[in-house]
Amino acid sequence: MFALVDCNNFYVSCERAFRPNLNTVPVVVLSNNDGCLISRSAEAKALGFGMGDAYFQVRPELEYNNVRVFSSNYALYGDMSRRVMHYLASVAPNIEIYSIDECFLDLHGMDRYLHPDLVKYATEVREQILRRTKIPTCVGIAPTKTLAKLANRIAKKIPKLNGVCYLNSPALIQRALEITEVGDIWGIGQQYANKLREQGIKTAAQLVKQSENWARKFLGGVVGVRLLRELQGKVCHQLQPSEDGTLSRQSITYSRTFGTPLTTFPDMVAAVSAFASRAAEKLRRQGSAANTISIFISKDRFSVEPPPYSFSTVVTLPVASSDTSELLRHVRSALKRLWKPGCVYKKAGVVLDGLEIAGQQQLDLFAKTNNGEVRDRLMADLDKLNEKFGSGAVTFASAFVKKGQRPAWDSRADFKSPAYTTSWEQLWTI
DNA sequence: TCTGGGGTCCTAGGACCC
DNA sequence: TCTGGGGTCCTAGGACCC
Repeated sequence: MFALVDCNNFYVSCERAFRPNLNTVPVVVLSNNDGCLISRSAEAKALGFGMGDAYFQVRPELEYNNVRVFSSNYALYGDMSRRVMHYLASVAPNIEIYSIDECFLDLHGMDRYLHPDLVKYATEVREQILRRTKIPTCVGIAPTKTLAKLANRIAKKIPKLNGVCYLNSPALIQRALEITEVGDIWGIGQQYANKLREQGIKTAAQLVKQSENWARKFLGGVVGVRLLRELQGKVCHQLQPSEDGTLSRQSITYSRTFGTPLTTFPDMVAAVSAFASRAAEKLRRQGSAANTISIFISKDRFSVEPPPYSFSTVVTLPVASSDTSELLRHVRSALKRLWKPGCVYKKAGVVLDGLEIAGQQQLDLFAKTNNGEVRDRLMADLDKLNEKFGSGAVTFASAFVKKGQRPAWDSRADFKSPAYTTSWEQLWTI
């Protein structure tokens, strides 16, 4: 058995955790750069505001309905997420942190020994999370991850279930499949949903009756076959335990839309250098080194100009590295290749790929000097200083921004809540 | 007229997820 | 004026090798 614990409207719930007066009013949280709506309270959903709506388009209606608006505050959400996950790690033998607000629990054998009544167990878990973090959740329990996802949706939808849906019999699973539309199945997106509906397949119950060859043909090969089997209750996706409560990534991206579009080369170098520095910090935090660094810069993707809007280049490093100065060298030369004078750029980013465990790289026999240790110490000190005095306290010259000044490329964030839980200066006071 | 075949590695792109 | 960001997995096809 798997359980999926999913936080309800997570970002909104994080904002509400510190402002109980928001509990009964409509609330939304915006994406980076205050671009679109990415989290909505039940009241905001009821008013018709959709996931991904452009803020500037729905702003009049938001104001008219007195909806409370927040810029996203990832320091807060990340910290709240850690608290939830930390608690979950204490109530199940293995957990998989699937995203910032979702976690799979391994309940294998649990119903036979520790918790014969899994609904009771899940209810207690929900109550504890709410009590400890003020975050409401729903729990879906089923024989496979895909069915646990489906159960979770049902727990959210049907109020009388009190936030817990346990699919513990073939009859219940069948019923669940019947009331689930294909587009709501985990792994069926817009493209496949349209294709399925064209073939007259509207519900999960209809989908589950198809053959594996059919799934192979119409749902992306082996991916589709697995999806079908999981719906039939056959486990294809094992739990991938998250050791020590953190996620180790195979690639690391840092990209941003600029608050103000950039038109000069030095501004672009400063922006992308800052992004690369942040990406390198993330890289070192998870103890990895990168084999390739990609740099991209983008024009306005909504303009009437024909594509392409985005231009990128990939640099393969001679030896995997996590050294900011090494990465920054490549940033400058890559940007020289990509930059076209006279263009207006709205976004840029850096992707670190081909990650491996730092310190395991093959020695570069042809390196002129072996100053790797000195470099490692420098990076460790840099990270410590930035942790102590705030991100960006110590930077490389190319990414330098004068204290107190907002860089030209900074994202917009006009409605940001304080870092209640991660900054002494911004502690919530009563 | 026929003009190997099978393997590996890499990359770009498509589909999905939250 | 304004329309996010960060991931995963899989497949097809090209380059290269023997």
